[in-house]
Amino acid sequence: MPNSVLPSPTNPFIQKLEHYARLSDEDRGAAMRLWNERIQKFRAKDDVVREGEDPRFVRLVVDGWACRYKYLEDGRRQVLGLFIPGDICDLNVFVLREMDHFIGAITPLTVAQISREAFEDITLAHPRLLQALWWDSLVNMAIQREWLVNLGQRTAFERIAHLLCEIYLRLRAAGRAKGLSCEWPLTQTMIADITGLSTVHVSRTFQTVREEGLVEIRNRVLTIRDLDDLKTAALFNANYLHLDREGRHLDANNAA
Amino acid sequence: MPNSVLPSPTNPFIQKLEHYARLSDEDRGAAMRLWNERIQKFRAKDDVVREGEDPRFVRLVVDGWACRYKYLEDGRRQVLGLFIPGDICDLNVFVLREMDHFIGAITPLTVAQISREAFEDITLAHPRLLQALWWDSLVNMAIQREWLVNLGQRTAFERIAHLLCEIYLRLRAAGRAKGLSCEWPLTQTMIADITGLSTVHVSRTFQTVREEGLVEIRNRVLTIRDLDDLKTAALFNANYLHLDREGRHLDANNAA
DNA sequence: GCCGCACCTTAACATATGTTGGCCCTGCCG
DNA sequence: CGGCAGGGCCAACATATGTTAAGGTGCGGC
Repeated sequence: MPNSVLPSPTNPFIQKLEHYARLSDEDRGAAMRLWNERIQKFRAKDDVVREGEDPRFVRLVVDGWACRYKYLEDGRRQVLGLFIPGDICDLNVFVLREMDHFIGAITPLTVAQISREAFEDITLAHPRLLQALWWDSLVNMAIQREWLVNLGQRTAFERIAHLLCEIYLRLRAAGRAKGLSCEWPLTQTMIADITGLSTVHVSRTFQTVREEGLVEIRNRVLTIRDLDDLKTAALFNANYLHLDREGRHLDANNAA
Repeated sequence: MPNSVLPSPTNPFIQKLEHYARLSDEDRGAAMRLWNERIQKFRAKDDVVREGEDPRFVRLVVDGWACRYKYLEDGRRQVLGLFIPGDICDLNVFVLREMDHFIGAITPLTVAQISREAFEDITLAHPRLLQALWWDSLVNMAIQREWLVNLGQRTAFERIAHLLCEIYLRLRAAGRAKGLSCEWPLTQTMIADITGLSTVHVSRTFQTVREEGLVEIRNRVLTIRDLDDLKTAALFNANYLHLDREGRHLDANNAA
């Protein structure tokens, strides 16, 4: 994977949380302690957690992409959510006794595996950090809701445009975009499982997205031509990402 | 609405939570304090909270049905979730500054409006209750995920069968089913907005669900012929409802 | 007692998306 | 070096679902 467009030695976890709350140096230190908890590595396509397992840890994506997914009995698969670096999987999972879905690595993946105790120790001492984590958790729920709108109401074209837009903005919020470009490791099969379309139709539709000059993909790197055009095509409204702590509105257009 | 199949003077909120944790009498008392917080009433189709508003309260559905929903700019509407009596809307909403969707009444609706302070006072003193509320919150997220599978992978027929199945089981868990029957206030327009189908297709498909003898609807009351048949038709797997506190498995078939 | 509206149904037709099967590339592995 | 697997593309065809438009029913309000 070409690293040229993956800039910023800055930490995506902290970078993202700063959108949600003003963190003190202490808060950042606490966040780094979470970040550095027991590290696990996975190969692409390996499962991080499997359906039926007892979820004993909170996990934080340090590097690489992962996803939640679920099968129907007859093999149909639906991807339920994406995790990019800095994303955290379910603050409170340990309350439940059993996973009802899988979490799998999309690319080679590094995660921090945080025990309930460590998580509580760290966050109890840093309410501001905890609040940011809650905010993040609520944003993830909002993203899931937006995906419902995607599947229920948007056309294939809009779904794909919307996905491109969302991923770009999420990566950018984590400091992992460069101008209007970002990494793009998703195969069309993946996109199909995310958008509920067949791979053939994803291929067709993705082509017209490119032909309309909205985006370009080269070497697993996505480049957006004009963010506003893409948003319009996707009927994209960024409010659900809640990237606007305390009324400080991000200017979605000063990307470059 | 005919009350003949709405039995049980028991409290749906507590009844549901008992699936998640063993509550003491004190816990139940605390739950009742939530239940009796400032009561609000709405007419069918009124909005409880609107997009853009600052969410200052946790709300608990005391009676009637409500839903979360969202519009696309051009008017397409997607229902994101249903609330039935005993359901609570987002434990932590107040962390965010702005609603990104609507909550609206489907039927005449009674909700308890709980301030952040009241909520924290009550739950801090009753960790067992709080844990049950967390469980419930995670179940709601799981339901949302299952809806994603619905929209992404299931056919129209399966979607509708799945919805019937889920609603029945949720109502039953709240003590609001009688045998294989439960209230059914949803219009086909609603079902269309839930399932991402057109009303015409809902009409067609719902008919074949009935013609296959899976369910019957009369006077806004749903009756399931054979729950296992319905589950099979829907590719329904109840694990996502997590109604199995401590390994005590509900027998899904002893409904009557 | 009738009007009107919300809800459901039907039919004919339009179209977005799925399916099958084949081909071509590239990178990896033996 | 050759072959194989994963990924993407393409064309022909099949079908699930959407659209439009119309008519029916039942219920609440005047």
